[in-house]
Amino acid sequence: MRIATWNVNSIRARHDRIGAWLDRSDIDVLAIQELKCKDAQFPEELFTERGYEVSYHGLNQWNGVAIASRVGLADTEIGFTDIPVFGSEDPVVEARALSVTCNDVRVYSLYVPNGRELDHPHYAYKLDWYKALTADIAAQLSAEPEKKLVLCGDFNVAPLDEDVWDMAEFDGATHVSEAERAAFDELLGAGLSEVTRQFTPGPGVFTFWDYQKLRFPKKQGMRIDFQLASQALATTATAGEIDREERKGKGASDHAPVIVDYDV
DNA sequence: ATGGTAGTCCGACTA
Repeated sequence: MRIATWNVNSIRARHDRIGAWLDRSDIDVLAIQELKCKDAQFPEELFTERGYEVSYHGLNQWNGVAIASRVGLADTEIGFTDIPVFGSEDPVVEARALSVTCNDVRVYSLYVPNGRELDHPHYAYKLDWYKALTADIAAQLSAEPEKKLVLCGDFNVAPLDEDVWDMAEFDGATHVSEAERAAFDELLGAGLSEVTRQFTPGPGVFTFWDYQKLRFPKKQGMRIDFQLASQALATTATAGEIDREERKGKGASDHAPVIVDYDV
């Protein structure tokens, strides 16, 4: 089973590029983040015309997650247990988490909150979000240690110093703080292994390059998109790649697709 | 020259 995760930064703006990418990439399951559309605007035909089933969840022009599969798609769950709300006036559960079962693999599409600034309420929300996700996954894997499960997504954390182009540029910034890295590690402690790095070792290997300041041509990126697999699934991973070519040219997302082949 | 973008719904917000 060949699983990809991709923050597309608007599924409508990326419609034709996603279709062309699917046509050449032989993907069985695609976890998508940042749809930037509500459900009524979601282009189902982009997937169904290519033989994929698709589940999606979008509430407005922000966030939004989806999973497309050509190897079965069942038991869609929006969110996860005790997913935090955000907002002081009118707290809401944002469209950042979706999971489905594809064949016998439970697949998540996750768009972790950005955090914005270390002293911003969004940062505390980000850490809470990690904590609740960790509790949910730990409970599942504790109840069923051999469960095949993978968290795909934009985790908005650079776990290692080599996962940003220059740590000096990130002094006092989000994505590299001790608390965020600890939250990411605690999620792994629920019984998961990050499976993409072994096939795409750094330094200088990234999954995201900001549109601003010519970050892509200057090779100034961040590694923040991952696949975190339970042991029963992680041990079957045979290959992985970051499709950096897809970041090139006019109309690219600021994130590249991250692909792993599993022998299941 | 020390900046440089892009998406959404319409001047501002998000990243």
